[in-house]
Amino acid sequence: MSKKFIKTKSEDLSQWYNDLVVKSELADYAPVKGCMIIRPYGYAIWEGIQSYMDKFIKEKGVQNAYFPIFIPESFLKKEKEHVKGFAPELAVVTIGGGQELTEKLVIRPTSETIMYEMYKKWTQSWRDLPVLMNQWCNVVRWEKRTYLFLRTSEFLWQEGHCAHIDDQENQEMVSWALDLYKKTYNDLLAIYGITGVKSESEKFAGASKTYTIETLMPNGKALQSATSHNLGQKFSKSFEWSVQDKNGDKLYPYQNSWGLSTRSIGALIMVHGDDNGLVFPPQIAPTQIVIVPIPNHSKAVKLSNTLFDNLKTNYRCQIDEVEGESAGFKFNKWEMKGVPVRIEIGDKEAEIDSVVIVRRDTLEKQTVKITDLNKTIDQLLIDIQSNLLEKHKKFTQDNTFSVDSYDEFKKIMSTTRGFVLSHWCESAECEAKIKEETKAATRCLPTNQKEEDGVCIYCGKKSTHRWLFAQSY
RNA sequence: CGGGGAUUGGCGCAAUUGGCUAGCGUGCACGGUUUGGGACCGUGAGGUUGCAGGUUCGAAUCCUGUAUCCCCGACCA
Repeated sequence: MSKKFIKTKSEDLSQWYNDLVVKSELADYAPVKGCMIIRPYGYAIWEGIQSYMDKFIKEKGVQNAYFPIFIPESFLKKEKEHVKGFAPELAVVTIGGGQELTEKLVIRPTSETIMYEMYKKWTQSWRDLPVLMNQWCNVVRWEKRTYLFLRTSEFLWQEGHCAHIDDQENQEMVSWALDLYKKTYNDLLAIYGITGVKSESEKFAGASKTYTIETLMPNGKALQSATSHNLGQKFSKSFEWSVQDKNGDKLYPYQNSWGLSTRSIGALIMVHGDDNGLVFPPQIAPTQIVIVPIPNHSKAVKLSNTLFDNLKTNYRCQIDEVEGESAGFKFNKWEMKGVPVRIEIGDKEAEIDSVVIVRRDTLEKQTVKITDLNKTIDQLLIDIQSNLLEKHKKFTQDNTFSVDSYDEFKKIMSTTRGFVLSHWCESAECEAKIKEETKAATRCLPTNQKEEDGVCIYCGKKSTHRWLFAQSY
């Protein structure tokens, strides 16, 4: 670990981010282009996200399963828009066991096609619906420009794939997944986001509707943070997948798919981190509390171990007894690692049955009696969690602008950036022109965005809603 | 994929016009003194200069190819 960072967060966000990810040991570059290694500290974050979400997924009756990483090329071609959307970023296996394959195998960029082929085999009757399945896996998308966590050639995610008897039930599932994502971002990661529906040109290849949660990064760019797709009957019809309904007629199942990836870890780092390093919300922090006994303070060491035994039963707690590091060095180390609460104990404190507690988000210190320790920590963890969410919510709101003039729109996108709410006539032409001229595109039509008469910011035609625009990652 | 920059002990960098045994900081190991916001002294280990060719008496330095990373675009979720 070298001293401080080369660049501060405000000076150069990209440099700061890359530096921090590597130095804090969350991840490292792999010897393969565009790929990364998620190191134990980073993987612990992913495991936290998994266990949080998996509980809700199972409660909903969705079961985990696993499908192959290889997809026969012909499967992908069955849904026209789907293959068109993914073709440019596929990795394809052409040789197996030294022999040219008769049919090329695509390394999954997403698993709709291979899963639905199997669903087709497993269902004959309306009684076999719904099919509720999810898988935690890796996918590969050959991105031209990659970025640690936020866009890598290979990434980890969960993909839920369900099929229903009618559109109402289907849409209910789509909304449920979007809610799950919102909850995960808000409650677990302390990140505020805007949910809504994607425009026609921005939706998932093969979906009839795509719902998204968009979060705002410190540089004013939006990050598409998770998506939930209503696939309608597009895939079931393309795959000729039907079951018999109650009347014995053909019923093409209504389908949905939804995913959240390791990209969320990138958002976590960017949103909360500061010039001293990572800042993790207590709910997701792999270590919530670190105890640092001041080296060579004998009473402090004893007390520290007593407290550690007590705290580790209720919290993810760690004690730092590494020899040869000064107290100051340890303080800086744990700040960089983003541990929410640090307990410093020297003989001075031990003598009066107290400890010093430092919260990572504000770096405030307080001296606390040991008898009040548990109570104080409970409250502190809650406070840090909500403070981080509030801070990001405020940042997002402070950088969301209602804009009615295209000049102002352009000005914002060329300076501070951020979220812009503007009227749009919903024509693909205007959307494309706006993107070309400002680099900003529609992110979504926010949920519950009120109907409001207005005119398209580009062409002046009638518009009924303000859409959310932003430049994106 | 287009434009620009980079690649030298683990990490960050230096090495004049092509010229001596490729240096420095940090980290690492060992010993000692330290330890309340990134301690200090001493000793030591660690390099076929990204890779493959070429030019030359001589290449980290010049040429060709190639790989990877970063930045800006196009693409994309």
